[in-house]
Amino acid sequence: MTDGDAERASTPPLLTYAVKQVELAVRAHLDDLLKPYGVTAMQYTALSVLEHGGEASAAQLARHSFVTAQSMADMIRTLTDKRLVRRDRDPADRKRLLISLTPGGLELLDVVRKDVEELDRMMTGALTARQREALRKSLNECRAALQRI
Amino acid sequence: MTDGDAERASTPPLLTYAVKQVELAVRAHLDDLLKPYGVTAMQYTALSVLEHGGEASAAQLARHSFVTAQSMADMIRTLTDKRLVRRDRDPADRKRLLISLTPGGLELLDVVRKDVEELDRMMTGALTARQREALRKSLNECRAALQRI
DNA sequence: CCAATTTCAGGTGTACTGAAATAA
DNA sequence: CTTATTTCAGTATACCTGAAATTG
Repeated sequence: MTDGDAERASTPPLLTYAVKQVELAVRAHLDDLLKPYGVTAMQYTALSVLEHGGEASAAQLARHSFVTAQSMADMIRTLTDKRLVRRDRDPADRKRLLISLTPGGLELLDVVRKDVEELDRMMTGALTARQREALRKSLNECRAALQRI
Repeated sequence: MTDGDAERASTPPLLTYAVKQVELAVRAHLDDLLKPYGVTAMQYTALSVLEHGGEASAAQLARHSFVTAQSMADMIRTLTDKRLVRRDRDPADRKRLLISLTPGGLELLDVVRKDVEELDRMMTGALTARQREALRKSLNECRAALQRI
């Protein structure tokens, strides 16, 4: 740890850059936190999406996460092997497989919830409640704007 | 695109989650934008870190990006093969290899700068200048807080 | 001898393209 | 016939652990 780390900040750093920097840090802490449970940050994110959005096809999840259907299928396969989600044929459209959380998936989310919330508090510790709300709102705006492109 | 995508928003989504969602969207757009130049969003991020922070050892870069030295070495290898960065022995500490941008790396950053700035503008189009500044400041606070843990 | 940096070996996870099968 | 969804095959990249070599 003999760093000098001279930030020379020439051009004003972009917000896309700032978002990436925070996400790098979040991912690392989240991976550490989740390691005992055998899931990665990305897998946890996929489970969280299912928790917030309810059951969905792999193709829907792929669009929601801005990845190809094949990439999402890989992840669903992993989560299915871990018995954290299950896939059921959609009776209304029999080519679709609806993904949903298993009791095991719900339980994992419940167990790690406290730790993830703690990480959230640590990350935003220097912000006021008002600033946190503004941050959440702005991030949601950014997300929506990128979805529209 | 026959989505319903019913957001049932049960628990208040965490800020770590919101950051991840924005980053997923940014990465996808950035990958599209960078594809013609043969670099991924992660590789572009590494180049941006070098642009902002100047030359550094792989170990320093690894700490800065919250990954292991081995992971960073992989990325540096890729960027070196593409002639976007080069490694020079540190005369003051001959076990260290200082990484720096090559003219090619600088040129790539120059060429894509306009497109990345355009993506930034699209992302934050719904925000006022004041909100953009608050967002940048809050994200930097979050980043610093996570670095301290 | 100890600490920091780099490198080597081996493994898993993430994501892509292209192509094919199935169903609406 | 066209489109959406899923699956199969192959590939590149990103990230990890563990161990060894070099230098300070």
